[in-house]
Amino acid sequence: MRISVKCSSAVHILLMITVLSSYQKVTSDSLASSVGCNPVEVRKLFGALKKAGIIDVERGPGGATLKKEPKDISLLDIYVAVDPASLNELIGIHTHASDYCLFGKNIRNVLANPYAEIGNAVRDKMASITLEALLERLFKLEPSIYEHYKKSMPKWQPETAGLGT
Amino acid sequence: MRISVKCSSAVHILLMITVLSSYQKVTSDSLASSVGCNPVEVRKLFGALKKAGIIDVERGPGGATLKKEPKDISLLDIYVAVDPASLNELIGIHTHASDYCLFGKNIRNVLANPYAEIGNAVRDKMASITLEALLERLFKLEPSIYEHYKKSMPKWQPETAGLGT
DNA sequence: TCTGGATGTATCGTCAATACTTACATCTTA
DNA sequence: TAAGATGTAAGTATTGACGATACATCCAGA
Repeated sequence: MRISVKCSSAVHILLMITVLSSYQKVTSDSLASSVGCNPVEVRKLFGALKKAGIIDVERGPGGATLKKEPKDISLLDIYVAVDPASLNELIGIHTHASDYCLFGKNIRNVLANPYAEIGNAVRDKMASITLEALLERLFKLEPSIYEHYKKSMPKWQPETAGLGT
Repeated sequence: MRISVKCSSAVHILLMITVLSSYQKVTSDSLASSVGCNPVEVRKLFGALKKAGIIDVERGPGGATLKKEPKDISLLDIYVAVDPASLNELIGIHTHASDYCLFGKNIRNVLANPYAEIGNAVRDKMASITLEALLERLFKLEPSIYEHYKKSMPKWQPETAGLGT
């Protein structure tokens, strides 16, 4: 199973919340039109991210805000929040192996550890990528967003204020 | 997209070929009944593994044999052989992000490098796992297979002949 | 040379996962 | 109280992977 599209959508959403939430209301509708999905999907991601303590979502007037600093939010945090199950089954194992064959009976155990190691490699790498790093990449690609961000009393300035690094 | 079940099936097939092919014909039918899939699927895997130079498949009388030593076949080799595309798109990115939004326009580029790094982490880990290591795990779990293997003039003895390690 | 048994491959049907859509209850500010 | 937003539950549609069938192709052995 491919790692879900949810993760990318969640990053997209979090980037927008980080930059925009301090001076404009960020709602499921506005996010959905940028992400290109249904508002309901955004709301489901809201729920998952809120449960993980990554964002706050206002119920009545609407609008989401970041609850932690971008440097303290890793891609792993995001991924686990929106799709907790699938990292444990990153690589599929065929499910109908014969129990009457010595190979079929053991294949699952043979692969269990190696596959778990691969999963851990993904986890480690994801844990090393922070939302702040992604934000800086975005600023580099689109400096006007950084200007916007700078002018709008951002809660968290990225460390590399010059965009140079 | 999850990493395909094909990879696990291919490992299953290769283990059986490694142990059995020296003294009995290993056909798509016999493999399919152990793997629990359709013979056609096995033949497709045959084609992919053959193309990658990992096995030889006899056309007329049937039967597959290993073409390289188990220690020289990595999980990455197997994976790339049977599913070359999906490692490059391990993590899905939402495809309908708005081009009219500065965030939507750049999200794909923001994520490209980090995602590629994750893919490389998977590749590195897979490259470090050899068919020989998997074979030894199988022997440890099912010593009778090792006895079988030992008696049947195996082409390649695993280094840890005692199964102890 | 012919034939049995196996592979190579195209095509179609089925199934599960995923997302979209609609709908409505719930909540909070104005 | 009303407006606008979230929370959540169905039902529907779409996509991709796999299974099933069919048949052409190929090679050893009789």
